[in-house]
Amino acid sequence: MTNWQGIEEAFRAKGLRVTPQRSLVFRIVQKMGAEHPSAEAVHLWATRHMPTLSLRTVYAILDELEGLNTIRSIDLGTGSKRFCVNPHLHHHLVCDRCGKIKDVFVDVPPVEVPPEQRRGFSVRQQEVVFRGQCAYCRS
Amino acid sequence: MTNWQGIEEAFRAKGLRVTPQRSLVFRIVQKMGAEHPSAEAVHLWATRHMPTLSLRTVYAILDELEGLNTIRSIDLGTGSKRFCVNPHLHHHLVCDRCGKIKDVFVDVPPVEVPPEQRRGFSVRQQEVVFRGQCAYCRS
DNA sequence: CCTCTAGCCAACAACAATTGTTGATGAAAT
DNA sequence: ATTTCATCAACAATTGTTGTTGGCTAGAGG
Repeated sequence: MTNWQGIEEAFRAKGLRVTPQRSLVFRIVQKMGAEHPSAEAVHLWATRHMPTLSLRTVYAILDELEGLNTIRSIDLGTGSKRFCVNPHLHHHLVCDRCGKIKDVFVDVPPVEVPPEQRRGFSVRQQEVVFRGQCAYCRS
Repeated sequence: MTNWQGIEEAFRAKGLRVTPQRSLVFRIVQKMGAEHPSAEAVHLWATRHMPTLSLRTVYAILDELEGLNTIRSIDLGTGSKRFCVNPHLHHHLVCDRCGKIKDVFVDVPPVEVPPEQRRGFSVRQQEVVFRGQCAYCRS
């Protein structure tokens, strides 16, 4: 569900109206997807086109989009929620210095957690966080 | 450095005095290690023995212990810093519902991130977060 | 023993990210 | 046309954490 027509229907299916704000936030998030914007970052860009758009509304719309499984929010310890345009499972590169995040699409062989370590946990998914430094921070 | 004698010396080596507060916080963290307490959780227990111990001081001592490489703080998206008694690399099970965390010591085969996805990042380490539900939350 | 200093305390304030609230305005759907 | 939903501005509140200040206390070094 990465195109606007699909989203329009998804909104309506949930009883949500299709508004300029929703349209704008959706498109901005799609465009910024690769850098995993925070809500603030989305708002910053969005207000260039719609200066009256409130941060509060951006938060609300991002929540809605998450509810529609259009985006996914993650917390990788950078201090704020970050948004992924790809709701499917993938992995992340995190820069220890500047907090930059990049998606990584690699096959990670499923790791079996032995029962004596699982202690009753049921594992649903497994994410890998690769930590290191980005090109910029290394120079 | 998991015993008190070692820590005493480490404190002194950094010019930090050995105080009852430091001793208490250290011992509590060691004891609670398996459940990866937050600062608040440590404080809650610590005040049972030393009711005047301030949360502010707990934060300070935890920072110091992290500086001594005795503990490690991690952020796994549960809303607060959590502390590991094991400063070495390991992995984590996180309960999606209650935020419970368990250490996992398994060998994870190193995953190669192909250069076109690395984009200049240098990968230092790779941690796996296993997400799911704990035994308690499933029942 | 005395002094100096670090550590701790309480009591604040500030912070950042996020969520809740309210009442008014405007636009969509029926 | 009417009802309902969305949004807005302007706030307040929350949570986890850190900074500040001034005063008290205890330990280390002489």
